[in-house]
Formats: sequence, C-alpha cells, structure tokens
Amino acid sequence: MARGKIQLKRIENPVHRQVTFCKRRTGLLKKAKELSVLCDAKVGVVIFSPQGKLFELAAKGTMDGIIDKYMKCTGGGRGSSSAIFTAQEQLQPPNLEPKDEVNVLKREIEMLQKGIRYMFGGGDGAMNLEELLLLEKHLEFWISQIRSAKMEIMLQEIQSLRNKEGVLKNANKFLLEKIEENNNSILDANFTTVDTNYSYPLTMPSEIFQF
Amino acid sequence: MARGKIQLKRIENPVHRQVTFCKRRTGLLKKAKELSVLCDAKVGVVIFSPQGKLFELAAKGTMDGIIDKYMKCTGGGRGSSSAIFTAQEQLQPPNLEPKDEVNVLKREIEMLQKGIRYMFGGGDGAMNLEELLLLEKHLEFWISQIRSAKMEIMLQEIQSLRNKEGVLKNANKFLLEKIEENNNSILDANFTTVDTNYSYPLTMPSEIFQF
DNA sequence: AACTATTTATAAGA
DNA sequence: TTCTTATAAATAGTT
Repeated sequence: MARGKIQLKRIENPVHRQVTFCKRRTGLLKKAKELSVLCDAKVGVVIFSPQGKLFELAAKGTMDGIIDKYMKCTGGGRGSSSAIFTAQEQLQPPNLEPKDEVNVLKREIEMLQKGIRYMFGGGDGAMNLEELLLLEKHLEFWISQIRSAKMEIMLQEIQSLRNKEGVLKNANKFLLEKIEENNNSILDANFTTVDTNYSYPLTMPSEIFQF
Repeated sequence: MARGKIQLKRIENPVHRQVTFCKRRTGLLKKAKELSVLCDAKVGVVIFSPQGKLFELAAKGTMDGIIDKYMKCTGGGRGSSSAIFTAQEQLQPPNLEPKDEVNVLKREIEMLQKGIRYMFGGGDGAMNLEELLLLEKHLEFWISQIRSAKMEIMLQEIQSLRNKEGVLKNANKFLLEKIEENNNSILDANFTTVDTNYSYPLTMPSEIFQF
C-alpha cells in the first residue's frame, strides 16, 4: 500500500517477503489490539512465519482462555484445555484511597502466601479448582493494586514539585522586576548605574530563567 | 483514520462501538488473510464480540491445526510434563525496553496460568515443592519488573524537577541579596529607605522560601 | 450501507 | 532492522 500497488499473491522474492512479513505482522497485531480496545472485544491472533516461528497476540484475555472459548463455541472435539476459564468473573475495579490500597495490598500478599503455603502444606493435597481460580484472580488484582498505589504517590510528588517550580519561577520574575525598579529610581536621582547583569552564583546559571 | 483522530480507548457510545467493531473486524480479517497470502504464513484470528459472538479466520490451515501447532509451540497445557518451568528458566535481571517488558509480562502471565492449570491437570497430583517455589519466584520477579519500569520513569521526572527547584531557590536567594545590597547603597547615600518586605504576587506567597 | 476527508499502513529505497 | 517518503488502504464522522 505504498509506492505502488501489490498483487494479492505470494511474494516470490524471499528478502522482500521477509520484510513485508515483518511489517505486516506488526501492523496486524496492532490492528488486533486496537479492535480489542476500541470495541471491547476479545481477540486472539496466531501467526506462524514460513520458518515456523510463532507470533501471537491475546487481547482482553489470555490465548489459552480465548482458545478455550473458541473450542466451546465451535463445539470442538477435544476437551477444552481446562474448565479454569469458564468459572468466575469479577473482582471489581476498585477506586480506593491510596492509603487503603496499601492495606489491601498487604491483605492480598497474605492471601497469596497463604495460598502457596496451603498448596503443599495441607494434609489432603492440592488446592481445588475454585481456590486456585480465586488465587489467580487475586494475583492479577494484586498487581494492579501495586501499580496504582505507587503511581498515585509518585504522581502526587511530581505534581507537588511542579507547583513549587511554578511558584519559584514567579518569585524570580518578581524579584528581577524589583531590582530593575530600584536601579531606575537610582538613575532618576542621577546616581551611578547599578549593574543588573548579575552573574548568578549557581551551578546551572544559564538555565535559571529558561523554563 | 478518517474524519478525525480517535483515542485508543474503549468507545463509550454503544452504537458507535458496534459500527466500528464491524468495520474494523472486517479490516482485521482482511489484513490477516493478506499477510498469509503475501508472506506464506499460517495465520489464525479469533474475535469475540462483547456479546460473545465468534468471528474467525484461519489462513493456510484449519483453526484446529493452528491451535494444535500453537499448543506445541508454547508447550501446551496438560500434556507436557513439569518441563514447563525448566524449559524457560533464568530470570535474568533485565534492562528491557518498555515494549519488550510488556511481552515479558505476558509470558509470565502465561506461565503462571500454565502452572496453575498444571497443578490439577496433571495425572499424578499437585505440583511439587520445587515447581511451586519457582512459580513463586517468577511471580515476585514479574511484579518487580512492573514496579521498576514505572519507577524508573517517574523517579527521573522527580529528579529533574528537584534539580530545577534547587536552581530556582538559589536564584531567589541571590536576587534577594542583591536587593538588599541596592537598598544599602541607597541608604548610605542618605536616600529614603526602600522597602524590602515585598509581598510577592504569587498564589502561595507564604510558601515561597520555605523549602 | 455509502460517501469522503483524513488518518494509517506500508512498499520501496536507503 | 530501522528510517524516510510517496502512495495505497482503512476508516471516523456524516449523510
């Protein structure tokens, strides 16, 4: 789709074909992701290069989950890869205070550790399906919690620093103006000029007023 | 890609979303087919609408065949033994591009789910201690990846802002001193006092020099 | 579903 | 692989 139309058939030149594969593969995966995000659709793409190398994309779910669902939809012969993905669904998207989130995180960690310990600590063997599903869900949830808690704090820090920066810049400007005023009044009274071209005793003098 | 740019996020208007889904779904499947034909690649695409309706494309093979191959490539589910975790070892401390990190994360998720599935999919019972430890380790590693990627970026931003702040503070101090000097020379010459208690025209005047 | 003004994707070349 | 650029395609907003 550029410097010339192309025929919809196998590209014979191997180099050319390889380059096109690389480009179009990227494009296809991007489009797939976009479709998923924009339209809230579950999308799975699997690509094998002629050499058998695998490229994949799973959006809004894992590839296994999508394959599983596909199998069910088409009544696929082989048993679905597992019942894992059929059960449950939700672990609501939270909107907590940053501080609460830390606590939530701690609880989540406890649960995770408990889960792992339980798996081979319990007398009667492994966790059952539901327990594992719950564990998995919590895990995903937990990670999102960490991310947002940290983010919140750091974004606040950044915002605060930006505010400070603005204030200081204004202060500088104002002070400079004051100095000019003083000099002017001195000049008005036929006094000697006072130099305003101060060279500031700073490490980055040239950057002071360049924000 | 037309009468206006769009944000890469879920389209909230349902009608809009449905229309876009239809258009882009068609486009995606077309692109997939083209990739397959032009580059001699095996391609499978599975799309589920938000309502759960299935759309699919299998090029250069059947969907089942592609899924089969996919399973083999990824060391698919229950069949393969605990080699799951031995195959892709080393948790090397990475210094990856943000984009690569996403892929790493996806692989980690995949692995985690695979691990969970294995636990009760395998014939001979639960995962053993070593496998569980490994799983736990991967989990921790994974979380640290997310954390450090985000952290890196934000810490840089904070550092940069702090530097600016320091410079500005020094500038302020210096300017204040200059004003004092000027006033003093004026006083020496028996001039009227010039007020140095400026009230700064700032939004947070009282905080200016309190850092 | 059709129509276009625009945005994207990408073929070719470096 | 990556970048650039001219052009082909896809598609968002409208009708």
